[in-house]
Amino acid sequence: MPVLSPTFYQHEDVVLIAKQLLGKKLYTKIGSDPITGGIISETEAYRGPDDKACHAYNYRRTPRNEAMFLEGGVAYVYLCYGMHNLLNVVTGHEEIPHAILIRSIIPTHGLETIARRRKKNLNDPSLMIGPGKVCQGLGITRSHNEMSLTREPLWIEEGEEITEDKIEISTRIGIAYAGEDALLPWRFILKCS
DNA sequence: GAGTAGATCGGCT
DNA sequence: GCCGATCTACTCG
Repeated sequence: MPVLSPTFYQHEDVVLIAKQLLGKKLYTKIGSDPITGGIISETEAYRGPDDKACHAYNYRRTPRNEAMFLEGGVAYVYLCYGMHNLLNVVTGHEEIPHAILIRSIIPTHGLETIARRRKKNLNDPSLMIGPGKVCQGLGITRSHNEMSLTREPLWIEEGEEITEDKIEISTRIGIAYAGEDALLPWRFILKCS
């Protein structure tokens, strides 16, 4: 499958892109390890300036979230709870801090490598369900922050067409502090699989 | 199966 | 100092 072009990420509606990312394929090639990756099956949109759940709410800019202010099509990786790397896809244009959290992946490539990184069995159903697990399984760390998503070691390819009836929509996870914005239906899940 | 504590560190009130 | 876009292991029933 061809790599997703930068124009895909530069659309201004981050919520729409979050939905469209379902079914796309995320891969990593870390060091001498085989390619690891799979199908994106859960995403959450974070809409910078006007979203209280977003690190860049009200254009708040810190060394940590600098990546969100870059042109769409790069990775924003940050440390959460002192121990987990979380991967986001930056969208929109320069200075517009939009990002999409990748919450889960259906693994299709490099299963053995993923299982080894996760210290789990090959057939463990929870191999990459959860944003911290995705990064651990694919070997993504903060060293990948601000990297392009169009080439090694970290990239996203086109996938099968996803129809509306396969998409489940709900509220976002773990952001109760965001008040009313915690109720926004900005979480997208690929059904069944 | 549900509920809880502990790990662990960067960014901010 | 406190708490977070989390995960795991361990308890209790």
